[in-house]
Formats: sequence, C-alpha cells, structure tokens
Amino acid sequence: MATAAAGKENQILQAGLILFAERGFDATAVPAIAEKAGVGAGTIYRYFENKETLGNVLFQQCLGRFEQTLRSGYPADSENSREQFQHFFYGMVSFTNENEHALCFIRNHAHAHFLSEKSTNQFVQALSGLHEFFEKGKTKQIIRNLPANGLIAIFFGSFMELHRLIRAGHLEETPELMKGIEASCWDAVRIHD
Amino acid sequence: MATAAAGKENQILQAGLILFAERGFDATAVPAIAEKAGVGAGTIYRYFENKETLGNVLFQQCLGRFEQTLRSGYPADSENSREQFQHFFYGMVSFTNENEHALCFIRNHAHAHFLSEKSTNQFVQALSGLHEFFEKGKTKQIIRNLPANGLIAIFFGSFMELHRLIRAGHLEETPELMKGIEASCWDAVRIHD
Amino acid sequence: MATAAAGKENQILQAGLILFAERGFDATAVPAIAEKAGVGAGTIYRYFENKETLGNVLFQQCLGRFEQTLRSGYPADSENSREQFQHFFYGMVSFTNENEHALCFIRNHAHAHFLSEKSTNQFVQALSGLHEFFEKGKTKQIIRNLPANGLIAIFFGSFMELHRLIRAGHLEETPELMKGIEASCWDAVRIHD
Amino acid sequence: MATAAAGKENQILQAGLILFAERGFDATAVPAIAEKAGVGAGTIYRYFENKETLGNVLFQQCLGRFEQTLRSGYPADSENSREQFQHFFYGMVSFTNENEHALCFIRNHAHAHFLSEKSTNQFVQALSGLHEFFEKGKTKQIIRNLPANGLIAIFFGSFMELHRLIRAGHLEETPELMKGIEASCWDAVRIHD
DNA sequence: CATGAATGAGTGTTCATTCAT
DNA sequence: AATGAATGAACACTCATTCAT
Repeated sequence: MATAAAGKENQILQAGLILFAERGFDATAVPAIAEKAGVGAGTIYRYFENKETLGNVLFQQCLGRFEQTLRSGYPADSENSREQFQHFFYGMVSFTNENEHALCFIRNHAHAHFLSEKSTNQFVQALSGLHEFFEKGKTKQIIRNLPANGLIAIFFGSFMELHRLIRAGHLEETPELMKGIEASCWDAVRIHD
Repeated sequence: MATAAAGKENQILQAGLILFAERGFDATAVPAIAEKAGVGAGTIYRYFENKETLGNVLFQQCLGRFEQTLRSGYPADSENSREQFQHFFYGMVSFTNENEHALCFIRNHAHAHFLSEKSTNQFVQALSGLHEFFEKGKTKQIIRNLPANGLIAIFFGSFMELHRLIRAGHLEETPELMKGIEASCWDAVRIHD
Repeated sequence: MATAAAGKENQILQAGLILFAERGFDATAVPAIAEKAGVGAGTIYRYFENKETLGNVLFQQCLGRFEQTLRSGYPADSENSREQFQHFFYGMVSFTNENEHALCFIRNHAHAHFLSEKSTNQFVQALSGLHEFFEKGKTKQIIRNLPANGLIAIFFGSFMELHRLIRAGHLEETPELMKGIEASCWDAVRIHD
Repeated sequence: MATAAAGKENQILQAGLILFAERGFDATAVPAIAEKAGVGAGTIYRYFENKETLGNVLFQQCLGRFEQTLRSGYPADSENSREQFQHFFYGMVSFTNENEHALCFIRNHAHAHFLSEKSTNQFVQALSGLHEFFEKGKTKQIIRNLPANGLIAIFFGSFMELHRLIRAGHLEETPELMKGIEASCWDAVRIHD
C-alpha cells in the first residue's frame, strides 16, 4: 500500500500533536507517542531525527495550516476593514474547529526551548497577514495607533484564552457568543469616534 | 533558628519560581533549583513533599499575591467603572513589575498537568474580583453582555500576551503604550453607544 | 544468476572486512555494512545467519588466505632455515599488501568475544606452518629453545605492531626497513653462537 | 567513612578495567560495569561524565602506572645497556603481574575510537623511556639501526603477545621462560657482532 | 531472491527522590 | 535541620533482526 509509509508518519505526527498539546512537549515521552500512534518506538526515528525535530515539524506544520486558513479567501482588495477583520476572526474559529489540538499546541509552545529559529520565524510569518492588516488600518485611521505586534497580541491573546475556555467546556460556542467576541476584539483594536 | 528555616524555604521558592518561569516545570531539575537556592537537594524535600507540591505551592502563592495586589486599594464603592477597571489594569501592571517571574510562571503553567484542584480553584479565586466587576458592570449596562469568564479571558489573555512581548523586548513599556493598551482593553469589554 | 548471488556475498564480505578492520566488530552496524556493500540490510541475512556468523566467516576466510600465502612456495625441503624464515616473513609482508584490511581485522579481533571455537582453531591452524618450522629448527639447534607458540608470539606480535605503525604512517615501508626488521625477527628467534 | 566515596570511584574503575579488558569497550554495557562495581548505574555518572570519559581515565591511569613502573629504579646512569634493557623487561613483567588487566586493556584499546588526544599522547609518553633508551643505544652502536618506534613495536608487540599466551594459560610463566624471552627480545633489538 | 520499513530489546544517560551522615 | 552521595526507574535513542512486498 502506497499510503502505508505516509500513514505511519501521519500517525506519528497526529499522536505527537495530541500529546504535546495535552501534556506539553517535555512531559511527553517518545514511547508514549509511539504507543498512541500505534507504531514501534524506533519507527519514530525513521521519520524524525529526534524528538526536537518532531516538535519543530509539528510546530511548523500547524502554523503553515494556520497561515493557509487565514490567507485563503482573504478579501485583500476590500475597502471594508471590518469585513477583513471578520475574515481573520472566523478563519481562526474554523481553524480551531478543524484542527482540534493545533492552536493549543502552538499556544503552549510558542516560545518553547526546543524550537528552532525556522520555527520561530514561521510564527512571525503566520501572523504576517494580520500584521499587514493592522498597519494598513492604522494609516487609514481605522485601527488604533499601537504597535502592530501589540495589536496582534491583544487579538491573539484574547482568542487563545477564549479558545481554552471553550475547549475546557467553561464556555459554549454559540453563534451569538462568537459574534459578541468578534465585536469585542474589533472594538479592542479599532479607533472609536 | 526559625528565620533561617523560613529563609531556606523562601530561597527554594524564589529559585523554583525563576527556573519554572524561565525553563518550564518539566524542564527544570530539582537539583538545579537546589543549586540556585543555595541549599542541598535533599533540603527541598524537607519543605516540600515533592516537585509537584513545590510547583503547586508556588502557583498558589503567586496567585495569592496577585489577588492581593488587585484587591488592595480597590475603589469598591466608586460608581466610576472606568476607574475601577483602571485599578485592575494598573494593578496587574505593577504586579508584573514587582514580581518579575510570577505572571510568567502563572501564564505558562495555568493549565499544567501537575496542578492540583486547589491550585486550579485558586486561579478562579484570584480573578473573582474581576469577575464581580464584570457582572456588576453588565447589570449597569456598562460592560458588554458576554459571560464574565469570557470577558476575563479577553482582558487577561491580551494582558498576558502583551506582557510577554514587553519581557521579550519586542515592545517598550512606556506610559503612553500602557495608556493605549488600557484603553484598548477597556473598549474590548465595555458597551459602546 | 549464480555469479550475481556470489557477487553479493563477496560484496558483503568485503564491506564487512573493511568496516570491522577500521571500526571494530562491535562498533560496526549491520546496516552500515549493507550500505557499503550496496545491498539491502535484509540481504545480509540471506547469506549469513547473523552478525556473529559474518564475523566468523570473515575471520576464517582471512586466516585461510593468510595460511595459503604462507604455504604456497614454501621451500619445505630446503636445509636453509633462514631462507625458510624469510619465506614466512616476506609472505606475511605480501599478504598485508594484498589484503589491506585482513591482518588489521585479524589482529584486532584475534581474541574477540564473538569468535567461535572453529575460528579460534583456525588461528592456530594458520600458524601451524610456522609452528612446525620452529619445532624443526629447535631440533636442529638453529632456533632458540623456547616453546614454539612463544616464538610465534614474538614473531607475530612484532610483525603486527610494525604493521600498524606502517599503516598509520608512522613508519615508511622501504626495502631497507623490511630487511632490518626481518633480521631483527630472525635474531629474536634463532640461536646465536 | 572518608574512603567510601573514593571507594566507589575505585570500584567503578576496577570493574570497568576488568570488563573493558575482557570484553572490550564497545561490548561492555554501563549497567554491567555498575553491577560488577556494586553500585547503581547512575552512580557511575557522578564520577565520570560518560562512558568515554571512564574509558579515557582508565587508559591514562593504566599508562601512568605503567610508566611509573618503568621509570622507578631505572639505572639511568649505567653504561650497561643490557642491564637497562632488563630493567624495562622485568618492569613490564612485574607490572603485568601486579595489574592483572591493565596491559590487556591497553593493548586491546591502544588505538580505539573513544580515546582522546590526551590519552593518545599518554601512550607515547609512557614509552618515552624506552624510546630514549633505544636512541642512545643506537648512537652507542649497541642497538640496531632501526627507527626507535619500530624497535619499540618489536619489543612491545612481542611482549604483549606473550603476555596473552601466559594469561590464557598456553604458556607457563617460569623464571627460565622469562629469561629466554628477555634474551630473545634483547637479541631482536641489539647489534650482533 | 532481494529489499528496506518496521520493530523492540537494549543502550547510555538523566533526575526525582531517599537516607546515612 | 541539612546535606549531597547514591539510587534506579524512566528517558531518548540505536541497531540487530524480521518479514511483507
């Protein structure tokens, strides 16, 4: 079967993602990943040089998918900043729903010791769309005059924390709630008359 | 000597806090804590049952101090919600400045595997002042009609992420910046006319 | 194809010899042998039961070739012991030159843990010509009255150590040097008037 | 007990020496050393950075003792070269008797992959007395005109091989035998009239 | 026949924890 | 009370060997 090999690699990546997201990188044993992936412990080392490499591949893969989600369908030419912001917001929502552990993993390991420079750069890269949006918005006097990475932090930090609450069951993800949160985030970053 | 013992305990707590904040709980070795604390490795086990206990004590202590900071001087009777909000905001700011590693540690371990139920509850408890503030504000039609823990998440998440940027040197903590951030956070949670 | 199979077996033997000689048996991985031999790792197990067997086959083969070299052209009927000794000496010299890694491998693994009894016996067997020569020489009062295996040890030990020096580049193999060494070895084992 | 700590280190060194000498460095597992030494596996790492370090410490220690044996009581001022040579020979004999596994270990690992440069230098250093002796002997026209390291190889190689035979029980170490071997080695390196 | 992906026992090493001092 | 040497279970990782293809 041609998919067998790729299958194993994916099983390892998936198992690693779940365990890293749930327990953290340092608290996850390689044999535990192997067991969850349904492969032998040695098999992991056929696909990844070591545990750190697996962590970095996973990190970059998640960020790549995240960036993809934010970019695809972005109304770049629109003059409606709010519409663009909503694209980002609901893009992130759908990303979290489609990639159950990805954002959790990214969030908890965004500044972890095992990350390579490439991984760190990927993080900046993934948010470059938002960065650009905020910069443009500031020149158009629509977005608050704060450093763009600060604005990203406000938006991203809020979102992450809310995401956790929802995942933990402390908040129910209803359309109304999401609408309220989106409005809140928007009001946090925009200029008010 | 009673103070000597208390001194050792504090040295251990301080060393543990710094290392847990900088490297993470799992990546920190107990002997490393002992060395930084200037005590023998075995001494740690005279004051704390095990590494997890030390982690939990530290977590609860930090949150206790955090809660204290938010509570002390709170203008509970004021009718000016904005003033109350500013108290929270600048309380958090001064807390981070006075407790260099505390918020970092809390942030990175807020949902760690080693936390006891008591620690988790302490987290909720520490934010209960904010919770109350938001609930009252909602009845007064000043605060957005979102679940209080959601509002906390927005405020706290933003603040944490910004704190990281500042600590990493990517953002400079100037009075203007803090004023801008405070306004942003306020606009995120309040109702706009 | 019969030759193809034999070809593979020889490739494996050759690769194994080189790596065992250079790195040692224990420090050589089977997949490394496979790679050097240009065959799949599994193929090795088609020709050899396991790594130990490969080591033993190699050991015996090298010793067999060594014995062959010493035997062929030996002036058995000569009354000139020195001439016979020179045959052994220069036979060993030419063997080392024609079998770059064989003596190295033999030397470093002459008493290795993986050797079977048969391999050990082969070692004695390979030197039986020398043994006989020394025994005869002793009865003829030409060779020193020491146990034959002791005389072999003196001759063989010297030769091996010199061989290493030459291979390591610490000594240059010139005809004069070889002549001097031969004389030295001969003086070590013969009776002096 | 003051000797307890030093005792452990010595137990580890002794156990390591025996196992490395008998089985070889690569074929010896660290837990096996620990077991033979009667200590926990982790204890080895309190005294030695890693297995390689243990190997190098052992190598240097053995060579140090060897050099000491050769140096102590050496009749440096004697004009009698034969007497000096006998000092070396019987020094080596007594060294092998007093340090059962040391020479075996040195011999089998004299060019092993794990040796540091310092260890390699120590090897040269340990034989520097012999080197000097041979060089002086050559100028005095007593020693054969061969490179000194070649002469060392002849002497050392013979001795090593004989040592193995004796240790394996294939040769009995009697005074007569040793006298004969000494004479043989001397005749190997000296100039004959 | 030949392969090389897959395995898991075994390796060297770390570290939370204990305990004799 | 305080220590830190000692421990051994658990870790990340390797490699001889197997077997489906």
